Amino acid sequence: MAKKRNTKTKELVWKVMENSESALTHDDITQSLRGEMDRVTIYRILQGFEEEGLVHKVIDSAGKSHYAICRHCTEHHHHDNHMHFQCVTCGVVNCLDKEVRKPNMPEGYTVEEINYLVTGCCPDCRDDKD
Amino acid sequence: MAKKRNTKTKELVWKVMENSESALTHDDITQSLRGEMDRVTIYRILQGFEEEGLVHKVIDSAGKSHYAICRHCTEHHHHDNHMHFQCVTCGVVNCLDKEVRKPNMPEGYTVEEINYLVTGCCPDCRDDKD
DNA sequence: GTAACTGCAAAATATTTGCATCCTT
DNA sequence: AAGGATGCAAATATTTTGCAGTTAC
Repeated sequence: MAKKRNTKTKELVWKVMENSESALTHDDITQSLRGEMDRVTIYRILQGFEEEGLVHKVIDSAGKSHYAICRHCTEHHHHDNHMHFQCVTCGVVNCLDKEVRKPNMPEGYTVEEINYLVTGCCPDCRDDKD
Repeated sequence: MAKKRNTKTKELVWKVMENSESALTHDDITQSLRGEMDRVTIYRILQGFEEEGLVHKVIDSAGKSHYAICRHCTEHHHHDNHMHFQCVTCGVVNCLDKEVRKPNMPEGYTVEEINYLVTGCCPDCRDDKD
């Protein structure tokens, strides 16, 4: 694919992600930008960001994609092998700046990526229960 | 929900899963049982099996669900915290009978489940490349 | 000016729900 | 006989594709 361009719509999507602590779904972003741009465009922008290595895609425990800016990645070290967390109560997904060690695999297997998702209860939701 | 019943359709789905080394998608099962039963029934059976704790659901790197019989689980120890593997070439998903240690979480988080998926190349596909 | 980007419409997929009928218990 | 299970139709949800018009470079 040829060089990508900087557009107003991409800026808007980027800003939404930049202002979020957590990883956002396509739907989260669509709602944040209520009416400001087409759903399809958002699909394409997210896909583009991922191809460029600007964002990570995290699959949650229900199979939905959440996107987050790669804050802890450098250009040389992009592999998405850090832990992610999803709260079973509020559903929020975020990145736990913590790397996963490469596991010892059985004979004959090679490792490319590691997806590590912990589900549980986040501090905010625990507080709500007190 | 009330007690579940044993039916011919459930038997069929179970046998397909029992005869498979890997975790199967809804579509894999539908194709194995080509025409023998309705797609919707298979959705419901898989969902039922999962609720009963008879099968695990593994979400792959594309967000698709793969189901596998819990071979390594006892009744008391069902939590799905063992490693899974998906081959990037053939797409097969299987369970690497190996448990994941509970990670040290930041203050305030509780852990319920761990989903650990390694992607890479399986022995069969590596052989094909030789 | 060229090629990427966008928005709208529509197609393709995937999953769920309603309901009449069937079958296990 | 009662209530869960099934099959069919249809609704809902999600993502992708095609294409004409727009815009960044």
